[in-house]
Amino acid sequence: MDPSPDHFGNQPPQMCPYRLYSSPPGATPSGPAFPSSGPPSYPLISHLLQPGGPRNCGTYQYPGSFTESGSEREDEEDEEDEEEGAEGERQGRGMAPPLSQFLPLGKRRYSSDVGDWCQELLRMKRLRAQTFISGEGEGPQGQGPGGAGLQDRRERREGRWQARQELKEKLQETRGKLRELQQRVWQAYGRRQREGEEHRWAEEGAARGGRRGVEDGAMHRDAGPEVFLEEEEENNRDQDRAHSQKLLPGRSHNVSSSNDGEKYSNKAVGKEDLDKGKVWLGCGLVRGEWEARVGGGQKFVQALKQELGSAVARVIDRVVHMYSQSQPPSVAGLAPLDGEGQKREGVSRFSRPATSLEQPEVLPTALKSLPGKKPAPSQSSHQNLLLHQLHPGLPHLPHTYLPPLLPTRVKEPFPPSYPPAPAPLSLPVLHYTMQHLLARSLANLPLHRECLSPDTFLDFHPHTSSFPPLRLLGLLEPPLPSSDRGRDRGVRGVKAKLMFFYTRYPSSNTLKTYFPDVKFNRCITSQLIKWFSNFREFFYIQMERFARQAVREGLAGGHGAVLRLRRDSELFRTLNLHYNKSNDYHVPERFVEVSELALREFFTAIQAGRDSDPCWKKSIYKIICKLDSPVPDYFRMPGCPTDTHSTT
DNA sequence: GATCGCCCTG
DNA sequence: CAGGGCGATC
Repeated sequence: MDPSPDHFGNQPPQMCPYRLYSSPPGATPSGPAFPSSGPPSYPLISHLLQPGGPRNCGTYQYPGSFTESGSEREDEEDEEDEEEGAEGERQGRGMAPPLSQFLPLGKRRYSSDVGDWCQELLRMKRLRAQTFISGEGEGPQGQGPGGAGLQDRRERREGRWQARQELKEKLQETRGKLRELQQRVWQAYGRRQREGEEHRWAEEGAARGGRRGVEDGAMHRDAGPEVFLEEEEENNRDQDRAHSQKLLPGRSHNVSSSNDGEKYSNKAVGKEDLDKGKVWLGCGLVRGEWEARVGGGQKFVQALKQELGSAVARVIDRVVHMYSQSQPPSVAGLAPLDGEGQKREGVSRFSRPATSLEQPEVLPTALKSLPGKKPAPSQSSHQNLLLHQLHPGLPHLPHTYLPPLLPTRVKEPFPPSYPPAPAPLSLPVLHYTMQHLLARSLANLPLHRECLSPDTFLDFHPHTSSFPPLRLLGLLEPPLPSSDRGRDRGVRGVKAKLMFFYTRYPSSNTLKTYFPDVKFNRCITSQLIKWFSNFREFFYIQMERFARQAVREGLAGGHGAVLRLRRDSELFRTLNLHYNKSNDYHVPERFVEVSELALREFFTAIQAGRDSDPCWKKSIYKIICKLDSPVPDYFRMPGCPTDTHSTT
């Protein structure tokens, strides 16, 4: 892997950067990698979301079958078998990519709710097309041989009329369904959003008074993107309206201009609208479009495609852009604390709720925002101090209460002499934001509450925080059949391994905090603890192994030489492969440093012959045990930051 | 006694 | 990665 810029690439001369078992140049790590020159610029993301972008977006798979019975297909794979010959037609029409294209990797199985919705739309479209074809396409065959053309024409006309009636009925039925679903959505989320927000702030106020740490962090978990999105939506609304109008030139024929604003803004559609029987379609589409004659369906799909693609892409671009801008232009000449101050400022923008800004309360340190239990202020400082006392050669670690939120170069204690290359945007952040944005986009679509039924292993209790629940995407997926529990466990295993980057010795309470959707019982708890025990085991085994190798090869023998662990070293690759198999997580610098420390401890112990003592590792364990750092808040979100495609 | 962590084994 | 044994700690 080694996607990141090498943080030890610019060592001060007194450092001896041993490249422990470095990979040969050009060796490519497994998994995807960022170009070392910098992160992918955000257009790379948006183009994936643009309608014509990725290859797969060009083909559209009808989410539903087109039999008159209206039977619905849930299985996407079956869809490929059917509809033969329709491929060219789809492409010719420039059909929208399936919504699943917009989901993060591993979230491709979008909900039956969304599927139902699309199915309805497309079924109606298909019906219209069929009606049209049956009317226009019979042509000469329809002419009876006996010259009974008049009679035939009349029959055909009646047939068409019947088809139209049928179509109308279905349309009405669909419209009713749609309205009902919208009402459900409104009832389920619309109200709760406000209540939830109020509740959250109330709780937070209480938490500020009496509690700190874990609970406090939990309150904050959604605040950042939430704050951003509210602003973003406000800012974008006007643009979006204009954009929608451009995209839908025919709209003005169908809607009264006085209602435009209301209709184009999903947020502006209130319950009153629903109650009045107005049909509210997300993506700015309105009743007139829906009822358009042949071609209206295409317009609809086109509009849906373009609106979804461009809106999501725009928002994501902005997110990425904001993150890239939030990085201080230079850290040169700044003491670690200053640098941290900047970082804190940048981070707080995303991690603190809006109320933090309103409260004049001056945060004495970053510690008020510390999410975890471990990083009690003094303790966190103590950890760094300890690290330094043990190994003065190690850079001074700033508090990493939200370590990957900003590129690790901010934490780089030795500012590079050249303008540092931008570090990769932390994938979890992107993942989080993507999920959040997409969840919000999908919130515009009708949902079945029934779909949110909890699995026996997943204990669903709606977030009090934001609208919609961040776990929405996960829940949109049908509950895992029992045969998939293993996969589910694998996903949790991935998340647990990523947590290991931050905490090697999590308490059971910590685990409970970071696996909120797990029903903990003794068995589950001990299993999770066992996992971390295994993780540690692997960690220490590798440390010992490489330390012994270093001793054998006489590395780090010189005076003042410091054994360093580089990100392109074999040891790092081994660790990364184990804990971050899919390589889509930026290994936090802190973990590298702790690993380095462990390596040195093993190295010096072995070198000094202390390994003859059967208990020689215990002192090392004690040291490492004290170096746990807080796990970022986004680990509290079910399904995040794991990718379901990366299973163990 | 319960819990946890390490070690060993498969 | 899981199971079991064993010791340490509370």
